[in-house]
Amino acid sequence: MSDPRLPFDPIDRAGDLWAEHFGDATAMRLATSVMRVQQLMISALDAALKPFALTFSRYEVLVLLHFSKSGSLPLSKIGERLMVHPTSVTSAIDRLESQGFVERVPDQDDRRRTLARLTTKGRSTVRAATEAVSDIDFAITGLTDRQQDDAYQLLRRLRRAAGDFPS
Amino acid sequence: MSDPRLPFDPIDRAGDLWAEHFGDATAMRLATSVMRVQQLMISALDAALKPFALTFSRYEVLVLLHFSKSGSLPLSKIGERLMVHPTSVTSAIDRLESQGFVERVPDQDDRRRTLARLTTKGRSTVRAATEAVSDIDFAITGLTDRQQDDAYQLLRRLRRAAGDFPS
DNA sequence: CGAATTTCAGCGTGACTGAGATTC
DNA sequence: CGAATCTCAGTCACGCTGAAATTC
Repeated sequence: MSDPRLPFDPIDRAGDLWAEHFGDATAMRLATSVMRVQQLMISALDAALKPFALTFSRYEVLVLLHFSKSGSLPLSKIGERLMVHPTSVTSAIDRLESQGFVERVPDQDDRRRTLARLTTKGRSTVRAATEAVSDIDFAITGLTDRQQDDAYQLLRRLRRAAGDFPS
Repeated sequence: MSDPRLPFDPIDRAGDLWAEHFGDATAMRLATSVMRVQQLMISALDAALKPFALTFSRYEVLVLLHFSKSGSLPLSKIGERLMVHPTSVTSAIDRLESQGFVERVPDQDDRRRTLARLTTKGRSTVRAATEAVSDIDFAITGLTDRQQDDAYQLLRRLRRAAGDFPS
């Protein structure tokens, strides 16, 4: 692959073909764009986080812990907030623990629970990683603040209609 | 998990916490939303395609072939258009071939190439699958056509700035 | 010769199912 | 008791790297 880029926008092109063969392409164009933008973002974010040996999903866990007063949360709460599967939380914490960024602590109040707690190393790493992520503006380019907020509001409307959160 | 949904929007909440701890959350809110919407879409689309034993990415391959005059394309062209890695195309075609939706045909004009050609079964399947996908409006809900197009244009601006296609 | 095309082996990540142990 | 929480084993999909074979 010397340069895989095409001389045209493949999504525009796909939309035209869709309209020609199947009819209205409005939803198809938006759906395809969301997929593609997500891909671009993840790859930019993962690249920015590579020096810290973090993926974006593990970085999200560290940020969530950093936000909590005590720097610790039950694994179940992490899964809820990040909307990921319980077993995925276990494996993310496994990894972060082996990297020395978090440690597992038994929960005194409810002994079914395990808390993940940010270590000192974890806390300084999440700060440095956040700088790296902020430096690339969260992989968002080409949009004014106003346009970013417009896009956010539109996607939020979509999420609400999809039942992502209560109205 | 009886009902994993929270009584608030986790992205709004994360944005507020981000603003409080790290500063401006505009880009962070948009980036997180894109990730989440992509998740919601993929899971709705995969569910709609399950009766046809297709994932969304394999469905995209069939659609692309359906759009071509001869119903066949070199694997490299498929990778270009769908913006996926060559080895991913190979494995997608492997799978589609074992399902009887496409077959591999040597390219006469350039014998380095292999063509993936839609079978009769593949062609009728892509038509039926497209109906299913259209029935759920490509997993897009809650937005007017105008809003869908607005969102598309905003994301397109972002893609252009990211170098996704030439200006 | 270098470049393009496809395939294969292997690795890392992540999402899931199903089961079990513990505790509320 | 049922329900919640966490863990483990195993499966599957997908994206990538690196290397090989073939052909242009």
